Amino acid sequence: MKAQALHGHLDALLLAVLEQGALHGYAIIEALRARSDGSLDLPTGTIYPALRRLERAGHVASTWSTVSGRERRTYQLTDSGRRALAGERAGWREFQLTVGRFLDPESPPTPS
Amino acid sequence: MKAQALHGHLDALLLAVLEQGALHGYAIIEALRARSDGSLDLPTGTIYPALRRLERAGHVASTWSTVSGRERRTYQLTDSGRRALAGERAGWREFQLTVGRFLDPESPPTPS
DNA sequence: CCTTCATGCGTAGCTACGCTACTTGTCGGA
DNA sequence: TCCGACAAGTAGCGTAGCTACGCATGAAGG
Repeated sequence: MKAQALHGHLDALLLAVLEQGALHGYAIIEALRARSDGSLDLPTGTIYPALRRLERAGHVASTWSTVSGRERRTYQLTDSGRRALAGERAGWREFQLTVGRFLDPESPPTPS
Repeated sequence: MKAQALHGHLDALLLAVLEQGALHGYAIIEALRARSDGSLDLPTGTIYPALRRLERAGHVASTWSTVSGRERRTYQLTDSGRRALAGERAGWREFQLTVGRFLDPESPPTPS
């Protein structure tokens, strides 16, 4: 799908992925791809700046580690991030309902 | 709701509104507000450029008229626009499913 | 040995697009 | 007379995702 349609919802996706456990950037990209059956194949130039943004906002915290000679920056959700995720979920529901009122096929009141 | 979250879906909303009949810009804004119960209160600086964009793309056509001394530019959906709307609807469904897989609460498999 | 690919991080610059703030103009009502 | 609803529009801004890079390590294959 057109990834640019994510606009405004990427942060929520990242928080949702990290909700299930801390991951490093590259693994986050793979997790998004896996959990979306390949629909979301986001480039590093999208993910890394977004993670920095979330860290600046205090929603995630990062720690460096070295795994077999490679540097990894592992991100984990903070309490603030968990609250933000709850808000994003609520926002998503509202967004979904509002846009759906225009784009979803209307359920026929008299099906038979 | 935060209107900037519309990013990428505004065109679809406009096409959906015009699907039910031709309207002029100002009336489109009111239709969006009405059909969304006030959630979508979009400024003219958002709507008018978007309509021009859709017209350049051939998805809508406009005609001027004067109603009680006021100039109106009425937009109507073209065939191309109808096709585009169908595509937007399909895209919306996919987007909804994909993002929902991360943000919607998972239906518990064993409720009891 | 050397090249290639997957892993892993990152930035610079571009572009799309919605928003803010503004202008212009008519009409009706206080 | 002046203000607010109606009606259209633009200029400039900011956000944020994308493209296209660069750098480095380790494993695999010729």
